[in-house]
Amino acid sequence: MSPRKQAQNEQMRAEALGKINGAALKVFARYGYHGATMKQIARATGLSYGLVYHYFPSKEKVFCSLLDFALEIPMAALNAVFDAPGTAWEKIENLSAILVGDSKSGESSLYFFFVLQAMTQGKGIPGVPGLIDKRLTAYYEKFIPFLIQAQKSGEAVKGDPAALTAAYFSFVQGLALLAFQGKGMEKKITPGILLSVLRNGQSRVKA
Amino acid sequence: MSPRKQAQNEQMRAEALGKINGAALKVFARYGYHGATMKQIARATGLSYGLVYHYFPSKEKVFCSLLDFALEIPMAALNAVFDAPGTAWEKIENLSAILVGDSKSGESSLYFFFVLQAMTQGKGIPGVPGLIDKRLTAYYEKFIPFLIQAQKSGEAVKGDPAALTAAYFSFVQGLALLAFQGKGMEKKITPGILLSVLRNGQSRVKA
DNA sequence: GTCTATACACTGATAGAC
DNA sequence: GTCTATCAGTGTATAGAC
Repeated sequence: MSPRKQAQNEQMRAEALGKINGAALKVFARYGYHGATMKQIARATGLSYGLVYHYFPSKEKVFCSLLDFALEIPMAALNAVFDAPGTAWEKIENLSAILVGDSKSGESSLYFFFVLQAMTQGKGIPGVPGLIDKRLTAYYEKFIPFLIQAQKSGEAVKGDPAALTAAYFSFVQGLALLAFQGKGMEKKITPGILLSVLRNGQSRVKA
Repeated sequence: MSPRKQAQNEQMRAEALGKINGAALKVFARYGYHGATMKQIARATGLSYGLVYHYFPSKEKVFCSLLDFALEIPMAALNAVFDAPGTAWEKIENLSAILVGDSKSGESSLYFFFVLQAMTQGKGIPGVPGLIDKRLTAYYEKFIPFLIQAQKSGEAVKGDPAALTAAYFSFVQGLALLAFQGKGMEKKITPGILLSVLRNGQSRVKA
């Protein structure tokens, strides 16, 4: 095999994988794991049915591979925000802006909703609960220390940090659901609404 | 047909319907519409497979009938709370306590989660989106006037009432999802956390 | 009303030609 | 790598005995 051909093959492979993942995202997000069919996914790629199975051994693998990628997105946001300079509360403000924005906009919102599908239906699919648990725990562990810091500075509300964190991320998922309803209501949701769950109402507020 | 027999039949009918709905709730909530099978539901009732089809013409009807009932529960809470005496804000406080409680406790939380399944997967199921839209609109219409009133009294935060209402109910659904994760995190969620979305942080707070 | 057995369609996955 | 054709298994719904 010449290097030329190898490079070509790799590119084709990458293209095909990209198409499949993109199609799977749309179909799984809309119909859920059991509601989606490999036929639908194949049709959405434009490629043939059998070719999908050339790249993925099973429907389950397509789903889990995509889920792994989708769960990475909020983690990337968490890392980006919390590793940047600023106070703990400012970081939480920035995160809220990103999460609310992502839950509304085109592709990110699809990923968010796909994760929601995985969480609601995933208990019957091998590998899915484990993936979700692992990632969710990672979100929490990254988030909580900064929340505690913001509580100490008086900007975040008092209360069990773990409970507040769980509520915060649950809210984000609720907003993803709202966005998927497609009534346009999500456009009016501001980061401030999400932040209100954590904000200390008794403190002085900026003008 | 003697009245005696008729009464007996009606009771049997009611019993069977109750069993089917109860079983369907558990199975649909756990596996979603497409993930659940009529075989599972039949087994969970203890009745035979064919008998389920004696009472319901299709899987879709079982689902929609149950969904209609499930969507009634929050509406009943809304009516109970808002038709009772008290200020608008007190009513919203009471509602929050009920919703948070229901999202945690046994059977109500199953219904909440079943509705979540219907919302995530329902777009492919005839009749489901219509049912959900109708009810959700009813929730909003009942809720918004009281929120506006609470905004005027200064207890609720300023902002688009429709957006705040959408956020509020989205949060409730997020909490239902949290409860279904079964990590026990939901036990630490208080009505106050839900209320914080609507509470005016700039106003004086009770001691 | 209640059950078992079956028809029919569809889906996930594979085989094998090109 | 790409495709079509096919298999085996499963799911909804129905038929018909009791």
